[in-house]
Amino acid sequence: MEKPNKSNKVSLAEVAQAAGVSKMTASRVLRGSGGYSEKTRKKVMAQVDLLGYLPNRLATVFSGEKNSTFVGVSIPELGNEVFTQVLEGIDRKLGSFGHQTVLGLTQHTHEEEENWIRTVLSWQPAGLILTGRSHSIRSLEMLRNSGLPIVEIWDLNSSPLDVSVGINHFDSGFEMGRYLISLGYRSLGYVGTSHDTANAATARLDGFTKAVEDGGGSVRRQLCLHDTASFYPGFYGTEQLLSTSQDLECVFYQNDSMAFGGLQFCTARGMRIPEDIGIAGWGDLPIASVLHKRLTSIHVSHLKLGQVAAEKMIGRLSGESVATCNDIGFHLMPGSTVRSNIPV
Amino acid sequence: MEKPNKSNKVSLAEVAQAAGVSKMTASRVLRGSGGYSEKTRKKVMAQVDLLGYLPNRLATVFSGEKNSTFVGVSIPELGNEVFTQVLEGIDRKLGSFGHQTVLGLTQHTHEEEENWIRTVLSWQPAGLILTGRSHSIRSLEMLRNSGLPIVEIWDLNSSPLDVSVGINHFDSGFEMGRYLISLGYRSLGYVGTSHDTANAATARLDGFTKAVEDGGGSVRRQLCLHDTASFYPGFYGTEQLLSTSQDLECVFYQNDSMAFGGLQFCTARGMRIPEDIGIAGWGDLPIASVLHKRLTSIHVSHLKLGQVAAEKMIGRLSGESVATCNDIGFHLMPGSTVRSNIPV
DNA sequence: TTGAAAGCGATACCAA
DNA sequence: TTGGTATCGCTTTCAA
Repeated sequence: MEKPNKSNKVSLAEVAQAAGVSKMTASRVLRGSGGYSEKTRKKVMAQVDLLGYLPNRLATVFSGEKNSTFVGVSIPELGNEVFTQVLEGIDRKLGSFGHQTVLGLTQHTHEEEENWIRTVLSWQPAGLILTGRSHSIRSLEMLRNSGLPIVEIWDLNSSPLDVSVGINHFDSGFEMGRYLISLGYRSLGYVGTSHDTANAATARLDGFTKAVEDGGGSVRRQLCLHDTASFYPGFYGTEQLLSTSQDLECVFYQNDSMAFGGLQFCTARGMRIPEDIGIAGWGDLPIASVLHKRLTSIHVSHLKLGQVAAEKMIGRLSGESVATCNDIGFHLMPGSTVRSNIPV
Repeated sequence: MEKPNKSNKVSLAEVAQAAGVSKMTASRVLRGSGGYSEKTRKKVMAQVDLLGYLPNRLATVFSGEKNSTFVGVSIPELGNEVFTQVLEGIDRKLGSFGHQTVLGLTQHTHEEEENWIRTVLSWQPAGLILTGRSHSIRSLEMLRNSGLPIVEIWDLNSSPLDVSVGINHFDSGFEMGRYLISLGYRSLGYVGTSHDTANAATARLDGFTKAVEDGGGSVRRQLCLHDTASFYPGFYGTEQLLSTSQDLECVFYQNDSMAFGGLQFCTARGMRIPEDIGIAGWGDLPIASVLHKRLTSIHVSHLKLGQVAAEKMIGRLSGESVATCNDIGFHLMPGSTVRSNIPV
């Protein structure tokens, strides 16, 4: 006789007993795997409804040598809108395929990422989506040993652990640098945040600096320590930058939110945009859609990036062959917060 | 003899065998539960490092009749910054107590929430944190039967399923309404988004309307269908509202992001703030920190709300007695986007 | 301090 | 179309 277990949860065995069939038959009905009569199906389903049975998927995964439907998703922070958009794209897409997101906020540190990876792996996830291409030695070891599908997103990686989805951040910074140089700017500034790990923003800055220096200009950097890349750091980062460098002609920001903060600072100080100073952002974030002047920026579809990352994960899980390197692309939005031609 | 299992994962049995002890001894060492010699501990740990053993927590939970360290967290959407702040507060706090967030984006619908609840419950979570106090009948049934700690957040619920953390949204809207009435405004507008479920924004609007009507004024509403409460809906919602009602003196928005969108629209049309029209937001979001004029708004600490929600969950899990109803509070930020006194 | 055996809830496999 | 039995990795219980 099947006995109720210690917890108050209804088990498959109880459903089966109540329906007068074996566990196996009940299991087959619940999975719709066939091999049972319509009469049996009805008996079982009636008891499922009656007892309010909810399957214990832990047991399923455990029994089957399979992995779960969880996908671990690591994101640096939620205060930076680019990442919330990516996450939304990932979770919606994963959800539509019956997968669940287990979130990990790494705060841009290898240490947090490593701890999170260790924990999430212990739950036998189906796969992992990680923001960034840089991981600690021990993380890499765990990831390789896991044998799981790993999608690294954000900064395109030509030789990823498994699959990479993103854009080339260096190139996007380079393109912005070249564009500003082409407009005659030579004395440039950069405002961003500063983190422990080499990240995509750093790659953008490197690309930007390269293009500017190639064009005979220079970049003065202002990195705000340990802050989220949002409006206020853009505001006070600009204040700090301009207090030490009065002669800057144009400032490039880590993202549009920071650029907006900078724009507000400059406006508050009575500077005209772009006559007195140029402003360029990155990401083409929602705020750009309501500004009076079109913000000069780099357009990236963050939501799509997340969706593609999730699709590649699903592809890997279904055993399809998946491209190693998936470039989402970007393009420059000229805008009107920088001057439109070389001054005479 | 312990044999390697079919998967490539290293099991506790293999570690034990390699160390020349029993599974139980290895298990005790790994849990640090005592009852073993230092020599044994070293032998076991040496093999753990050597083999790269990662515990299978599924098996732990499964064996122990316990629940996992997962906490299911449902949030309507990530496009609305108030929710990303709440989520960040929750995840950081949960993480610091060794719990993991399983994310659910419900898109403000009962149906999505119900499906997500069903799935997440099948993973034997430790508890659930749900945004909103309104759930489908079947959701309520599942939640009650689960016997799990449930923290309902956002809209304070005097008789929650289990624990409620949030603020009284009706009151916050009411306070804003009364404030604007006190400044002499009578012809008011509201711009927000529209969703299937009765939600907190609706409660704010109700409170606002009540206060305004009590004060002899009226509210003209503009609800944008199925849009995220961000900048652009604020912009075009204002356009729509003003196209049908030219005589409005002041507009209250669902949140600060939408208010900023509205502010941009009005400015673009050459209207002066607050001389020609007043603007009031809600939430005191990061963007308010960089605006030239202080935005009239309702301050709520969303991050703290999330942290408190997570703390209450931890409290429930540790068996502490937890207050049923936890009011985070709010306060009105006067700002300068509405006029400062009654016109003569 | 250590170990052997039972059992958690589901599924795979084989037998009826 | 059904059902019995072994099994997954770990912990609990009881014995040595």
